[in-house]
Amino acid sequence: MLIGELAARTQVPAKTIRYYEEVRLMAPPARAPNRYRDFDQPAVERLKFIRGAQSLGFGLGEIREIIAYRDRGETPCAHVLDLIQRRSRELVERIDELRRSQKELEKLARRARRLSPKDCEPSQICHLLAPAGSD
Amino acid sequence: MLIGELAARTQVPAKTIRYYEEVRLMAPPARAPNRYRDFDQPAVERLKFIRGAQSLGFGLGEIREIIAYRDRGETPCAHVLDLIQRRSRELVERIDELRRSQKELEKLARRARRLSPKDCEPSQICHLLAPAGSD
DNA sequence: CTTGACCTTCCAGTGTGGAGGAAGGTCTAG
DNA sequence: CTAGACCTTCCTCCACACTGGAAGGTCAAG
Repeated sequence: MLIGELAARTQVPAKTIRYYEEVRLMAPPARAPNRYRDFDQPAVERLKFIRGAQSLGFGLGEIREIIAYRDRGETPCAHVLDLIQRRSRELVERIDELRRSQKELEKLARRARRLSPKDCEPSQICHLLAPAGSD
Repeated sequence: MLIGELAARTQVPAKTIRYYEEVRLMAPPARAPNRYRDFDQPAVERLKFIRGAQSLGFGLGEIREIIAYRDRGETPCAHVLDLIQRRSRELVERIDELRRSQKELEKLARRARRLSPKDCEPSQICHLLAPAGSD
């Protein structure tokens, strides 16, 4: 199938598919006599795999690693499990960080609704974002 | 004070301070006769303000907006409150997204520990990351 | 007078994941 | 035969927030 059809089937832009090939995420496909790329069904699966892994937060580099295992004929499972667990732990930390920021923002918003602009002190840029005191 | 001292006081690299000036986050400071930058106390506050706002997830563009209000002599409070609330909502969404990803990863990890590499099907790149079925 | 620690400007590159566009080849329909 | 819808390669650029390095000026100590 041509790149446009693959793009339509997977919802991945043709430009992006060529890019994945360039960065060795997708194997170079067969070429028709007119040099058009001619993709097969596994290409569809691989592309879906890439987007799926991406949506789980894996970067293209990690995805390439996983695929490389498979391409060497090894089962990537142990490696993938490791990646999964690492990313899971990273996510937990990141979520915690964001939750703290979000709480801080809510605190600021409450403070902002209580105070009026008249309380602005010229010495500060904005009291709302001044180093937070107790609230 | 020289840029190095400002850097030491605020823990912001001198290079970054020059960068902030270049992108109009920091006002161009006075210059000594030798053309060295000569910062005053408000520069310290502004720099701390920038880093503080940054740690709350504001981008440099948003921070510049806030500062611009102040520099025009207006109280940025209403605008800032709006930004705070928007970012807070964004964060809630983002956190939810990440939490879903993280749950999905945990599910995959559980599955991985139950299955053995022998279960790998050659037709897939890695069954662990295949489109998830019921678990 | 030299050394070393500062400072200056300017130009270029980092990483991530692509997007945009030019110039040109190919295929199908009418 | 021509239009237009594909496809090809190649090159450049985007946001984001810096960071590195070259080449050179300045200043205080010894």
